[in-house]
Amino acid sequence: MANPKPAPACGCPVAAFQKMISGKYKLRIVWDLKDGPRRYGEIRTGLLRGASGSAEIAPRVLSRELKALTESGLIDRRDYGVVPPKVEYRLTRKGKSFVPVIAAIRNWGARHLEDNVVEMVAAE
Amino acid sequence: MANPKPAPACGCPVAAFQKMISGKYKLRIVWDLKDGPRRYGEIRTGLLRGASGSAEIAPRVLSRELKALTESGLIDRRDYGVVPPKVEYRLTRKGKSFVPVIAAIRNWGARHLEDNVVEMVAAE
DNA sequence: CAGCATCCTGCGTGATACTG
DNA sequence: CAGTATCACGCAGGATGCTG
Repeated sequence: MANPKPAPACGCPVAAFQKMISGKYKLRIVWDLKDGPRRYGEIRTGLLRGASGSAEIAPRVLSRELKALTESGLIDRRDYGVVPPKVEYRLTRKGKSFVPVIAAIRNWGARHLEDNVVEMVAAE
Repeated sequence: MANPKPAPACGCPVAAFQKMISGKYKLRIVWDLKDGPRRYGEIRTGLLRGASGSAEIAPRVLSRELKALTESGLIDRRDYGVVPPKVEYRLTRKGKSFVPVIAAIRNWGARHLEDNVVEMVAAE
């Protein structure tokens, strides 16, 4: 079954989009960052808040997603190089341009597939 | 968007959204269906077109995604109960309301996810 | 504090064969 | 034609422990 994959991505923007946001937290990270820069721990805490109960987020996972988002050009990593470590993540211009898309998703989702968060629509 | 309380106890529409469209073809299926009802084979063929020239789509996968979309209430399955079999899938009202969201995604993707599809924006 | 290294598991996906 | 049945595999994602 040695089948090489010469064509990684198709001409479909949707596929690229799906690949870009693949991962449990990517969309929420970008969304959380829309209000300004945040530190690693803040993002982590923010993700936990409202997540399914008390499940912790594996650092490995969060780290990977942040790295992927950085490589996608949606967010920017800023290391202050101090001790104790301080690292901030913020949206790039590209990332900011993506926020309205997430807003559209949230808006639609709040209307059509949420059973208890209708209030969120007005929230912003 | 001065949101003093951005803590919407995550019914998180985004998570639900991601779950709903999880799968390689779901978004594209809905998008393909926006022009009207299509048969199983047509959807399959349509997905192959532009699908990175990779192998065929496993019927099991497509079947599964169609079923999931149906259960999500985005599409509707219509079995004509004839021989040979004829089954059509079409967007529900909910599904139609979702099309603009995909359009937003495609639009953004075409602009920021440099592929070779800038033309597609105007095309569709 | 902000990660990285390692092991492990479930499921999404692919490939192939078969049926009503 | 429109699927279902089976087998196999890669990888996202969780859990722990360690480090600079």
